[in-house]
Amino acid sequence: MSAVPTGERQPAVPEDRVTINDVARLAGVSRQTVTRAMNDMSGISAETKARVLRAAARLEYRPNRAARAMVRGPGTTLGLVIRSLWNPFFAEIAESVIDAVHARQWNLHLSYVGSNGRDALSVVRDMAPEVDAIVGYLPPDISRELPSFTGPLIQLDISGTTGQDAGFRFDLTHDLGLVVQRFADSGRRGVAMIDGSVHGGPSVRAPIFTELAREAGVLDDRVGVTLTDESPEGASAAVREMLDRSPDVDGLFVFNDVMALGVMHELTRHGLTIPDDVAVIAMDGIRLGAYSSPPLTTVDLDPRGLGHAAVAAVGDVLAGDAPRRGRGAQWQRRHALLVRQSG
Amino acid sequence: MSAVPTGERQPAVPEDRVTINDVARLAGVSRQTVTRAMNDMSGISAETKARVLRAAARLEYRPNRAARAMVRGPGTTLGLVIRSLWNPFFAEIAESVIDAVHARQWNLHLSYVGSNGRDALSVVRDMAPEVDAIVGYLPPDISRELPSFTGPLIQLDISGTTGQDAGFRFDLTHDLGLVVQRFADSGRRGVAMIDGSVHGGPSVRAPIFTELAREAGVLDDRVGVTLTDESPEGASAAVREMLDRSPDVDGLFVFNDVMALGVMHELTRHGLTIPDDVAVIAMDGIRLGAYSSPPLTTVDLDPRGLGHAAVAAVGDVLAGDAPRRGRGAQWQRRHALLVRQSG
DNA sequence: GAGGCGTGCGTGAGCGTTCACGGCGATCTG
DNA sequence: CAGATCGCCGTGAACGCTCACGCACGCCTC
Repeated sequence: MSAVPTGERQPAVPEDRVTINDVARLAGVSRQTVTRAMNDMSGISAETKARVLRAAARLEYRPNRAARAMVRGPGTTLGLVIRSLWNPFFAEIAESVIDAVHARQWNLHLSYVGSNGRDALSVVRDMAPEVDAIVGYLPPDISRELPSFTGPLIQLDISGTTGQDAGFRFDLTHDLGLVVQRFADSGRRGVAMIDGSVHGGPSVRAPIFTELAREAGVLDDRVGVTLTDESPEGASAAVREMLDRSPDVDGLFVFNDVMALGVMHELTRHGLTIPDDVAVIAMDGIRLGAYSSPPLTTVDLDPRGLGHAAVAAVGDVLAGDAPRRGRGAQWQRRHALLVRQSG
Repeated sequence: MSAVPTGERQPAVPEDRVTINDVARLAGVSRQTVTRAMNDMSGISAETKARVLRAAARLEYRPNRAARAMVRGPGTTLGLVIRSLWNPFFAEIAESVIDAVHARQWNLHLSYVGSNGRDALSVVRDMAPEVDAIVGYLPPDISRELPSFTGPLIQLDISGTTGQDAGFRFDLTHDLGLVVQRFADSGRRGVAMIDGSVHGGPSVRAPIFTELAREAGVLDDRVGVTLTDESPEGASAAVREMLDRSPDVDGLFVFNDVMALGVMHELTRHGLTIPDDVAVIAMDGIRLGAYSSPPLTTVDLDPRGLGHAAVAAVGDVLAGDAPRRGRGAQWQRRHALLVRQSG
């Protein structure tokens, strides 16, 4: 018995694929001449080139990318894994990663973990054999689940974990300090938080925020943190539930911008005005936040900068200029508060 | 002199790449045994497998994707070109395309045309040699500029063009009829349009809308159509300009949802209430439209359905079940009005 | 008119991997 | 105990393309 793969395999190789030899034969030239014609190389006459291109078109010839990549060198492919694309925060990160990757002549594989019911591990497992490096929002220490993947793996947010993952660590004490300060400055005394569930559990932002808010004397201790889905729908529901429990909340810190949209929607529906009755501050800095009503006050996480930085980090690791794991591969970022009208 | 390429080339092939033979030598086995270990195949003992995997890890061996693809068959790669990702409409399309492509075990190349200053033609030119099919928002008859690309090319919106491009044609007379009807039913008499500039010029939606609106007697002829950037910023500016010219507009049809966000922002800033003073209706059906204030009335273009349909169409063409160009490769779509509070 | 040069084209080799097949001991079977 | 079977492993070939050469021919130069 011959060795067989355990899992099923690709649809096998098609019979009818047309190769460079077919084109050469039809055009009455050699392989090399076809190559010259297809790749705009010198050393070929105009007539011959035209004849070859005509033959190629007639056969619907498409050069085999794998064969070409093999001899030319494989290039670099980056894998990006984010949570949903419909959330503009991740979409903006994706945009900047696309830009940065294109500038380096790399390829990109994009996937997302979200409403499609796929979990991060299975997405990354599928992606790993196809890419040279991975960037994304992934569970801590995921590289332990991927022993066969030896390329660089960079987390877009490792705040809160103490592991050895490479990635970006947000200075939450600084960032959330700004938020708390803002609530205090505008005289709020009953601030609560709507948290978004990340890998099934609460976020790291919640305990840090509540501690800072309590210290500053602005926290509504009766309400505290409400945990819900990372979506406007979830946020709306959380607000309804919260308003039932405690009608006198006067400030809300929301996990992210799209959730804040759901929050403001729900507050308005209940006849509350923002920010007079309830101030709303969120985190992300999406472009559309400037056009909500009222415009959203938020921590500007600078998604475009984050994407660029991540690609640059991958480049450094690949070039051997940065360590692959551990403290030396963790970069801290601190952000500014984008003050608009909502809080 | 030997033939040389005209343009510059990839960074050439690196010297230090580690191949399957290096692993085999270190583990003291043959190529084939390394293959068996790496691909979880049968016909290998547990000890040997472990030894091989250890050797592979030590050398940081990564199988060459090109070589593998060459013998296994190349698979299918789809290219998707959209205008911006930060606009949730396109992002939602991208999500559904990712899902559909993943379900078929295809690969995806995603690129966008937008604020990065790249035009559609150059993006597609870069992409064409790397993919087997292209889906996107592209200028009419773009395939004429790509003689070397012989794969299927499917436009996500060919409304208005009369060419031979394959793609989806929106039944704008139907869809915009719904919008006009809605304005008429709510007693509007001074409706104008904020149009988004697509490939440098006005959209196809503008003339059809104005004609229908005029016929229904709801059009504000003094204002008509204001053309601007496809962005909330552009839309805000357009509203300012329009309000100067004619203060008694009572209904606004906006090119798309994100522009409508800018429009509503600006109207609110001018002290106008929506929909009492001005009704706003847009087109797209993004998820976040339900959470603006007021929630947005819009034509539901069903971005997820569109993405799935496009991938299915590519599959049909590739399988030979659908024509590649011409009338038979054009599919019509008509949509429903999603009535919320803004109009 | 012998040598040099440039243009246009073809031939062998090799990229790294997997597939088909074959070999060789050890175990099982009648 | 001869023959069949099974587990484990290795060897040639091939995938389609590009690169480095080399060859033939026409033209120019001295």
